[in-house]
Amino acid sequence: MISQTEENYLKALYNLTYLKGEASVNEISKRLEIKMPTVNSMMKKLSEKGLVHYESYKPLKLTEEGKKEAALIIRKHRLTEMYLVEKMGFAWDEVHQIAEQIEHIHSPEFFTKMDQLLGYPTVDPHGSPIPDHNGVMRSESYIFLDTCKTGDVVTLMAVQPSSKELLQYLSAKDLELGTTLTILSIEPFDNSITVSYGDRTSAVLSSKVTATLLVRPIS
Amino acid sequence: MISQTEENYLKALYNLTYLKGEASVNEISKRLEIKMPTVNSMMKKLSEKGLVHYESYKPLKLTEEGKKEAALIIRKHRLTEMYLVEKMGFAWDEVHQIAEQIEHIHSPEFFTKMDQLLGYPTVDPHGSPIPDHNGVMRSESYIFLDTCKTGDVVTLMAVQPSSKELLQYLSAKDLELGTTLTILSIEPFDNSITVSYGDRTSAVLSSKVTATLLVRPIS
DNA sequence: CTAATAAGTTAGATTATACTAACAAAATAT
DNA sequence: ATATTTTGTTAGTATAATCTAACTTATTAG
Repeated sequence: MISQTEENYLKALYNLTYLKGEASVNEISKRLEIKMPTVNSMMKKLSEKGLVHYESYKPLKLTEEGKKEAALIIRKHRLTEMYLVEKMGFAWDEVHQIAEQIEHIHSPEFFTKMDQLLGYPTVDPHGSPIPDHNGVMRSESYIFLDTCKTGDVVTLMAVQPSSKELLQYLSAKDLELGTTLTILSIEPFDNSITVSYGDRTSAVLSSKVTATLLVRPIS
Repeated sequence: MISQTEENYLKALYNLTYLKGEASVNEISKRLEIKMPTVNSMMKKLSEKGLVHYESYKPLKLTEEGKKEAALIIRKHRLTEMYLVEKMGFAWDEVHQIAEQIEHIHSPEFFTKMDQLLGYPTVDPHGSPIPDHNGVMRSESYIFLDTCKTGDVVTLMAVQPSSKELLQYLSAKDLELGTTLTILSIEPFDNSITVSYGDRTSAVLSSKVTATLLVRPIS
């Protein structure tokens, strides 16, 4: 049995690791607003339960089982958000807090019914994919930046595969997850892409970089 | 702040006291399947919070505030049951477990929305009244047995006012809350009522008794 | 009315989840 | 390359909610 508290840690770890495959005690601590020693001991506990790979001083990863459990919680969260908006008439900015609570309800039938009433959606209206009932996240809703066309407007969602060097490179360019990019041009010779975002009116990204950036088209 | 656990104790106490105004540690212990010492210390805690009247070795009662809090939880439970049946297509026997969980969601907007979508119901399809948003239970859905007609079929819901003697009398006749009674005849002379229920094909209840029994008509 | 039974209480232990203080390791900056 | 800062860990404490064992009070049955 996984407690509500444990579920929150799994979800946090899932979301934090989605981009780079691993996360730190410190990151979880900040996200959940829980002190590091508490996070630390919870990670050991989840490790005993086979949900997290934990080794002293090393980055945290979810096990396959942990990933599945986390994805199923996120599935419940996103289905709930969809339901609240589509069937109950809530605005998108009102539903998160409610979904944070309903995601912990234990009732497969309840969420199956929601899914059915919603017509088996695969993405929520923000474009975030809804994992299926086996916890498998369709990643098709995110595409690699090197498959986009001139004029596309996209949001940076994930980096895959990830490396410290790449993350430092992106960080130096002020490219963060969630950044919206406009594709200004694509150089046919080497497939480098010129984009604008934030304060940058023009930045060139090599194909080596664009092949690792997962983005979600806007609109 | 009232914890989910505390809410469950309040609800149990509310339901147990609904008929006779008070309940015992033992009754709560049985209903919640929690040992008596645990119930005892929780009652002290709820007493400190002003929700329960607790005195050693005396019966338990809810304070006005405790009654209101409990009624609001029951409101959330019954609205949820209604919603699950009316709007999501669940059968009545499937909704209790789900409602037991959703009743603890903290979100006035969520339940207000449900209420609105259901058209502000005042009783659930079992005939149980739904307390209003101030925790006031309309008790009109229960009537005294002495106001019924020959041929009525009713369920015994509460006893008001209650006394030890009356409860012993009812107990001796195997008359419990929830018992379904069929009214066979009414004697005009003294208003005594002959009923059948369970294994008893015929039992006579005096008007003194029938004037204290609150019942819910079936159908 | 007393003896037996049931109900209520107290004391102390246990588990889950959080914390602070203190120390250790790793990363960073000069 | 070392000093400083950040991150991670350990140890010990706190609170909520549960339990068992032992004792007390109240109720019930002869």
